[in-house]
Amino acid sequence: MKKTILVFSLLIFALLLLFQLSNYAVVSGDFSIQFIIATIAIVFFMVGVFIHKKSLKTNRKSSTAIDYKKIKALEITDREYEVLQGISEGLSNKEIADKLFLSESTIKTHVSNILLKLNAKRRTQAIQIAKDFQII
Amino acid sequence: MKKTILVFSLLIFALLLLFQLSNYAVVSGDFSIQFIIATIAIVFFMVGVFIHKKSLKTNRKSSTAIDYKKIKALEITDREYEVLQGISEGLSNKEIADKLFLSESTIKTHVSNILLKLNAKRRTQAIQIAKDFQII
DNA sequence: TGTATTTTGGTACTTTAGTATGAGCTCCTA
DNA sequence: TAGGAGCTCATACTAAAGTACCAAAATACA
Repeated sequence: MKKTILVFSLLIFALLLLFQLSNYAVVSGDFSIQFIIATIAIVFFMVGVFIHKKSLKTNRKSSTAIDYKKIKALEITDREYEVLQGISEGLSNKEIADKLFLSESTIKTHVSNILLKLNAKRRTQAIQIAKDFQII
Repeated sequence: MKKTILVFSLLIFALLLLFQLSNYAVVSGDFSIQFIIATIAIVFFMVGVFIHKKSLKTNRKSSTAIDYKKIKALEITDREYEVLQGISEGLSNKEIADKLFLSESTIKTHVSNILLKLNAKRRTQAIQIAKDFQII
């Protein structure tokens, strides 16, 4: 946010500078009016592109970031979340169990709880719901 | 592509128009030079934003667009692809069968073939691989 | 220190997923 | 017109996935 303010301050400053420059230029006749207009057009076109680029970057970050608040809101525990990640990686219960050094029974318990909390019937549906919620 | 050419043509035309307008304005003294500069700055700033938005849309499409060539390369048929979409939506074989007005047996056959072609052990893994390949 | 939550794991069971194999059908093409 | 590709469906089977219920540790927390 601070950067945005800085950028806009600089923009206004640049505009004011242009005013002065244009006054001088027109009076003295050093530059043609067309040249000034073209310069302004190009510069502000580039500024527009730049600003938009920046704003999109911020948005894109928030669109792919994991919504940890949502995870809490769904009452998904740390262990359950680890299991959910395993599911989304396409692992079987046995593979998740080996990865986390747990028994398959434990994973099954966790999976059942995850399905309840995500209101899913299957693990594949859980993947979809979790992606919609942006928690994976 | 045709649209891009059109937009740029219009831009050049607008610029030429501005040249004429500015000449007239300065000579006649109807508008202050500052007003003209400010107008140009704002207009071209917006044009910059707009153009960048458009270009990003095209890029974003290609980044999230479905890689149909890849589907062909993997020799995934039309029907199989429909089933794959069902899988990625978190549907069961029975649900996919009902959706496509087919028997569950048929879906199982398709799923087996999809798993072979994607080199996946499970449907959850198929989802991951298909997303990596950007075919869903 | 007692209580709540989380984590772990088991048994027994039902359901779904996936494999293997065979077969009939349509459409296209060499 | 014979063969290939794709689509459909069935049976029979094995392997996972998922449910229900229970219970013992471990951890957190007031």
